[in-house]
Amino acid sequence: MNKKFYLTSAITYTSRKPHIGNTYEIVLCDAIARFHRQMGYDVFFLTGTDEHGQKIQELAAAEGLNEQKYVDNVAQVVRDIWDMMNCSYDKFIRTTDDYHKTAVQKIFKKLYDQGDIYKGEYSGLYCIPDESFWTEAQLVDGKCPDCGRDVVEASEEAYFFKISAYQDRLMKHIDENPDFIQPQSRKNEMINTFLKPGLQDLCVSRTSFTWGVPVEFDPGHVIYVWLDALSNYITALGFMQDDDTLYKKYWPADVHVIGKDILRFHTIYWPIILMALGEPLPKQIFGHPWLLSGTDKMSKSVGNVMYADDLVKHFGLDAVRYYVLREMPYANDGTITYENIISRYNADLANTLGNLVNRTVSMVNKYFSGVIPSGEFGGKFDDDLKSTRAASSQKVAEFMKTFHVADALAEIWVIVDRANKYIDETMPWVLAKDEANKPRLGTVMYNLIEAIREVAELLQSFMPDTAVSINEQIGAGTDKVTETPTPLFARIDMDEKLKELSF
RNA sequence: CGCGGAGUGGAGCAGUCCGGUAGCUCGUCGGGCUCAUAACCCGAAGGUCGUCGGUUCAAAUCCGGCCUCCGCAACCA
Repeated sequence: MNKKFYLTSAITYTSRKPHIGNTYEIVLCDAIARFHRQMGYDVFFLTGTDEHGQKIQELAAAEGLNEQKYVDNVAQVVRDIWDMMNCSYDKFIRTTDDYHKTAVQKIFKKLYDQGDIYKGEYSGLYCIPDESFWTEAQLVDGKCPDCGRDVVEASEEAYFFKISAYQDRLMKHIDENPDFIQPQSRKNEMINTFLKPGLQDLCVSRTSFTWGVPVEFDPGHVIYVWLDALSNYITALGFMQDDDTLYKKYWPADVHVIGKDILRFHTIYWPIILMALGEPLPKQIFGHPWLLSGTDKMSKSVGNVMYADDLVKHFGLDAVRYYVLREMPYANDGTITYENIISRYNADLANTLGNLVNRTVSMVNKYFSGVIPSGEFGGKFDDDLKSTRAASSQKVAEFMKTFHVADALAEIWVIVDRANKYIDETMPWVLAKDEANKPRLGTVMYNLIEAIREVAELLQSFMPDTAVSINEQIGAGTDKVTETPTPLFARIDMDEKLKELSF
């Protein structure tokens, strides 16, 4: 029985089409999932969509659609993009799925019955014509930010979750499990911003809109979207349902991969919900940084949004996967610009990797009629190439264990670079001039093919299609390389491409 | 005095926890090679590490002030 690995991405809010920053997260998860499968883990990779809330209701109304129709459309768009990105999720959950809604109602009921959720009054500043509550900070000149009219102190019936009662337990857990929140800087932020000042009970129901999971025993109230959304990680596995085999097998999650903006919900509310339910906590929460468009946050109103499908159309699937995985730092925000994409594409993919495969296959064809020579014997350069391969693949595994995906990918290129250097050191074209050198030339080719084979294997998690292409070119599983090597990545002309992209 | 992150050669980043000749990739310049996608290999130039001050034999690294950028700021997903 293999060790299990349960990994989740955040579920995407179905307000609009996800941009490349949102898409980065799912590609990151996919690389982690694929890597663990390759290492022999029994992986379950969950993703999906978060489809309730006031905003959805408003957006649907604006388009004259009913809410379900609206989220059906967007959920399909999300799923199509995930599929296009070649993401190997095992399940795609939607919070409008019946089983999920029923389970969320049961969770709410259980928490209510045991006294963790109680009925109280929510009071705040209320704009009567807009029927909305606002916080002090949201007000513009003391007036409603929407319509500019006066707000009044008002209160309404609402359900509250006694999260304050769990604060000490949560702090203790964070303290005793130093790796619970990653990266470290985010953990400090959560502790200082929310835990140290003290938690207040959370309002977990709404009456101002209807698009949500109803509180079954109190019509008119819908369940707060975050309680609804967070529960997906367990309802997807059958929690509080007839068949909870998956839940028993996979929970607790090994890691929740989320954006840094929603860490609060995942590191404070979610663990407390689980404590209240008496269920184990996830082992780790990794708040990844953001992908910025140049130096700015991607925003529709600024007009700097990039979408995965456009990028794939221009650069190809694996190039886009490579870019986001390679370019994103572990803790700090990353950058995406067309210039950077083209630069990385040409340097890393076309020149260093693609050309290595191409020149090697060409030489095997030229010097050995395509038949890969067998046998290996060591010389100075050979040994160094071999030890580099071993050391690097070891490091790749270590980096991946801590989700340092960019570092892992960079480590693969250490092998690629070493192989390119090996060609210069051994100078096959010189060896080829004298028939007496044939055995040595054969060894050089053999070692190169082996190095490339290893690179292909290591690339599987990050660039699955490219791994297959490389294996085709070097004739993996046979003793003959392809007769007609084709560049894995054709070089891109920076100026021409930028001109094309500006239209 | 709300909390947190960032400011390192032309570009993007690492190094900062545990002070000790400033490193990587791209770009630029020079050289080599010709198997290969004007690719590959070698070498060089280029930075007072935001700023002011402090601690120290020694600071990008520790401490304090300031400037700039960014995110969060509890009922908005």
